This record gives sequence, C-alpha cells and structure tokens, in this order.
Amino acid sequence: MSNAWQQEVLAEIKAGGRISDGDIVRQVRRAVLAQRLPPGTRLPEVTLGEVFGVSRSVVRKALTRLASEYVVDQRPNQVARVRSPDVDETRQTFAARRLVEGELAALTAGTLPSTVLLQIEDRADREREAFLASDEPSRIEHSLAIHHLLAEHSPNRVLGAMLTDLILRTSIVIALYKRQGLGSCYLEGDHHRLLEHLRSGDAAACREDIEHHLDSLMGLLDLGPRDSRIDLKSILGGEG
Amino acid sequence: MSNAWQQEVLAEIKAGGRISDGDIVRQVRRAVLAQRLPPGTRLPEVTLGEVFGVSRSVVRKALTRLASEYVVDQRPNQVARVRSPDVDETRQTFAARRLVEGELAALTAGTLPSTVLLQIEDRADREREAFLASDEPSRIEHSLAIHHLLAEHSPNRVLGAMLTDLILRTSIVIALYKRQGLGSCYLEGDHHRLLEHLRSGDAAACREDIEHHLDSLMGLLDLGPRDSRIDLKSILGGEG
DNA sequence: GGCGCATCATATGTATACACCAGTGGTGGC
DNA sequence: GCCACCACTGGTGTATACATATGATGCGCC
Repeated sequence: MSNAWQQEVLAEIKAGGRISDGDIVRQVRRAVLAQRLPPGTRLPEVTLGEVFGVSRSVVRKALTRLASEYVVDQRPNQVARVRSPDVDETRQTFAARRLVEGELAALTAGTLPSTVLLQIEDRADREREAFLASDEPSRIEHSLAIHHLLAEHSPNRVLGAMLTDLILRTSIVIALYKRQGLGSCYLEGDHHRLLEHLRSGDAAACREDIEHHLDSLMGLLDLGPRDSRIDLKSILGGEG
Repeated sequence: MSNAWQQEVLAEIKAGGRISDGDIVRQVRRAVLAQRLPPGTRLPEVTLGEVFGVSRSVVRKALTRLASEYVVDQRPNQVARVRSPDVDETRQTFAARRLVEGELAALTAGTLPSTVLLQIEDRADREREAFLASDEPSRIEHSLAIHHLLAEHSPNRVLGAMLTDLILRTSIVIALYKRQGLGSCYLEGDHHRLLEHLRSGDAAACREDIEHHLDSLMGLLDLGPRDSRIDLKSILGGEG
C-alpha cells in the first residue's frame, strides 16, 4: 500500500466521524479505480485497520464485501490482494455488460421522468466540459454517473443492480488496460445520442447506442498478447 | 428457526469435521430452497452459532455472504431474516435470468465437450425418472444440476457466475410462489430438447429453448394480486 | 556451492468480552 | 381508560486475545 494513499485517506477521516465497513469499501474501490492501489497490492487486515483507525473486525467485513464485488482476491490463510483481471476476463466482462446494459437501455427507453433526463443531460454536458478542460478525473466521474443513473432508474431493479456491479468491474479493467499515452477514453457524442433516444423512447436505438459505445470503449484498450508482461510484473514485482 | 431443521443440521455436522462459513452458507441455502426456513424467519447470530457449533465470527461471515446472494436480509442492528422477494422482484428476476441464460445457451451451443453433454443427458434422464416416481426433491436436484452445468461450462465465466446467482434466486421464488396443489414444476421434454440443440450447435434454437422454458416455468407460478395475503402472513405471522 | 530443512516473522482464523442499540412490556401520570 | 415514559432483555457492533497457517530466511549437510 502506497504512503500517499494513506495520507489521503487520513485527511478524509479527520473530516468525518466514525468509520464503517461501507466507508472502507468505498475508499478502496475509489483507490483501485484511480490505480492508487495497483493490481496485486497486498491489503493486510491489521495495516488497513491502522490506516482507517478501526479494528480487524470491520476490515474483515469490508474485505469480504470487496471480494464479493470482485475487487480484491481473498484466499484462505493468505493476504487479500487487489485483483488483477486478465484479458479474457476483461473481454467477458465487457460482453456481459454489453448484454445487460443494452437490454436495460431498451427497457428504460421512454420511461424516465424528466428530472432524471435532465440529470443525465447535465452530466453529459459537464463530461464534455471536463474533457475539453483535460480534467480526466471529473470526466470519469460524470461518465460513470450517467451509467449509474440508467442502472438505478431502470424498471428492472434486479438487472439494475447487476449493471451497477458491471460498471465497477469494467471501469477497473479500463483503468488497467487503457492504451499507453491515451489521455482519455472520451467518445464524443455517445452519451448525448443515447440521451436523445432515451427521451424519444426508441428502444432499439438505445440498445444499439449502448452496444456501439461499449464496443468502441473496448476498442480503446490494449488487449494484445503482450498482457503477459503486465501479468508478470504484477506477480513478480511484489509490492514495489 | 424450526427445531426439525436444527436436528437435521446436527446430523450432518457429526458426520463431517470442522465447520466453515461456506458450510453454513450451503446449509442455509438448502434449507431456504426447501422452505424449511420460510421467508421472514429470524436468524440470530448466537443461535446459528450454537446450531453449527461455531462462534459468531464464522456465522457473521456466512450471513454477510448470504446477504450478498440476496438470500437473507441484513440490516444494521437488527437480526438477519430470510428474505421474502415480492412478485415484482420475482418477475424481474425471471426477466434477468431469461436474458442471461438465453445468451449463455446461445454462446455455449456446439462448444460443450462430450463428457459434459453426457452429464447433462444423464441428469435429464434421471430428472424424468424422479418425476415419474414422484420424487420431487431428487427431480429438483437434477434439474438444477443441468442449469448449473450450463453456467459452469459456458465460454463466458463472468456471465456464468451471474447465472449461478440467478438460478438460486429463481429457485427460491419458485418455491415461494408455486401454485398451491401443484405437485411439480416439471416441463416434459424441455431439457432433452435443449440438450439436442446444444449438441447440434443451433444457437438460436438454444436461446429459444431457454426463453420458452423459463416463460413456462413462470407461468406455473401464482403471481396474482393475492400475493398481498402472502406478504401479510409472512410479516404478521412472525416465526410461528 | 547448491539444495533441503528447521525456525521465525507475519498475517489470518476463531473465540470471547464489553458496549450499544432496538424492540417490548410494564407502570405511572393525565 | 389511554397515552407517554422508562427499565429490561435480546441481539448486534466492535475490539482484542489466542491459536494456527504460510512464506522467508538462514543454517547445515551433501
């Protein structure tokens, strides 16, 4: 675990009050998404407990939840580690999200209240602004918010919860396999186009929008055979 | 928690050695599926610990996992209870499984090794025999095994894991909402037909088989408006 | 000099003690 | 007679102590 991350966590802790397992889950998720905790990073229970100022009981619950979200790898009698999905799992995760989010977009088309549509529009606008300002963290935040809004306001809550999970997992592998030197994974117009089709209620177009969006996104990744190098690094490199 | 169930659990414990959280998860899952633990049943940590001969630590981990599987309901500072999905969630769960399993069947068509195909054939045969012998528990076991084989041997492990979860959730609501007086939810020929299409590699037919199978299954349920009575019973009835 | 084994440090697995919270029943006042 | 309040009990939330497994290290033997 990097020291910089510990500093940041501590800063946020002082602001708030008591720490619960949910707080730890959120913090670790964020850190993994931002690659402040790279794959393979060891997450010992005592260390995490010291960082967050809680005992192992709380940490253990958080780690169990993170394991059920496929964020960390928890094996018996071994230290929990940040998971490192391989390229196969990455492709399969994208395929799963393509299926679920495509269906969900089609189901949701024409059903959203105007308040939600306005929220999506706002996020899409601010995503573009953040992109133009080269503020990648903000851009990602707004982009994720759009998909989460879709998941939360879909008529099928079961599929919605599944999509929430898949958004997290795809975000992690995007951060992992983003092509080197590529500043942003912004796809100009995709979200605004989806918004218009959600408004007009064109279910088939919504599904196509999502499928095309995810295909393009996966196309920006580097899923070539040289991933074996990454794998080696994360396995042999230890905690650097 | 019923006493009969405790007896049965104890019997199985004596046979085996030490109990882990995974054992508890499996036992509770089975008991919920068999409706030995009806919806709303209270599951206090200390009581479960006594039943299984372990301390609260292990029980807590098991309950957390069961909550992430949507089998039990775990709220802060309150006893865990067996979840009771309403009719809306039931329909949405079936819709989700229809989507996921349909896609998975199509993906898997023509890819299964003969060993797996033979296992499916064996299960389908034994399911029919169990149905003819009116041995419903065995029939359910074989039926579930077929779908689990599909989930485990599909080319997409991510979707496969999602299907495994959905099989559990649909099985629970089937037990819950099965039409009164209906002895079995057996659909003659469905599994054998799917098997032949998996063999021949007809992806479209496989998807249709699954979708038709699940639609028929949901049709056997009693999802009418009188579910409010069931809901009342489970809420007001307590643990009677 | 290299390989194998004992030993130790580190971290998890489990049990338990104490604090806190929630629902419940009884009691007192109005 | 009814409502509000309070003490009590059952149960979870958290911390901690002890038992155990695992990986590393270094010594000794071949």
